[in-house]
Amino acid sequence: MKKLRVLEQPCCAPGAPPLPRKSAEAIAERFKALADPARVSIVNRIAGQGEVCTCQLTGPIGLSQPTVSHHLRVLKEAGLIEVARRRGTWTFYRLVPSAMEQLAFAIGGSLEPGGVLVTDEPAAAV
Amino acid sequence: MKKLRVLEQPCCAPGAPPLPRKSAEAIAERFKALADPARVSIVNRIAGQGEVCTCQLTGPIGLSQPTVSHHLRVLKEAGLIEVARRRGTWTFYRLVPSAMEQLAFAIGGSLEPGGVLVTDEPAAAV
DNA sequence: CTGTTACATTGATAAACGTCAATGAAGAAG
DNA sequence: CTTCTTCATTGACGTTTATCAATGTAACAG
Repeated sequence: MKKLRVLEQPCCAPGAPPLPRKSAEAIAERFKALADPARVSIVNRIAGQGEVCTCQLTGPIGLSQPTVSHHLRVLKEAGLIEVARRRGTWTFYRLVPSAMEQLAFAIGGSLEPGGVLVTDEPAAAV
Repeated sequence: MKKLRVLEQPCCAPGAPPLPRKSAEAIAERFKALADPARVSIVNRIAGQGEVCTCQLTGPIGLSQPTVSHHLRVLKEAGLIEVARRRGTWTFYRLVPSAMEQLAFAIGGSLEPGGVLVTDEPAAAV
């Protein structure tokens, strides 16, 4: 069982205790990885297909190969994605689920596979 | 049950359908608002206290008043916070819960007030 | 070996961002 | 009125970021 390194509690939930500077920086670092449309798209494609190689991304996203490679690097260094496997010259990436959970957790949410829809209705009903 | 304007489904959950460019930009815009340690801290303080005025932030966060004001503006324009009330020269801000929910939802999480803690450790007291 | 494919890295350039000093705007108190 | 307080805005500065062309690396195929 791996421990969450960064967050012991949600940063942005009601009643949240003051956040140490270090934690704030760590959280911001993660969010920064998702603060670009290209990277959101990349993560989305990977999420939809499970494993994706670089050449499957340049076309749909409409960016050059070096640029895509750069974004993959950023995402990888943020711990959001990782290399799933290499076959020949292909490099396949996949998501790191626990990293996504950390992000959702940081905002005060949780990963709920059952899929509760988020609405503007009072959440208490859920 | 009102539907989310920006996100009809999580962008980063397994099996997610391809994300339109517009949606990717909208999501990235939201994440960008949290992609700075100062703003993470600000949101955290607001979350912990419910309503906070600008002068309560400059000290703990250690930034000048104009800088804090700038970050508050960014957060406000991203729809993450809003002006709760003005009393005299004070301006009190509060979170916009639905915006937080959207963010958590985008990553594939959901806001669960009951609090299923996402951690591999035995959940510490919230 | 030669050539091709997939990906990573480097270098350069333009845009965006964070920060603060200075200034402006609006209310409260005297 | 004047003065003080709180907050927002402007302007300037240095840093970071996104992007691509060019180049490098590695694994195949022949």
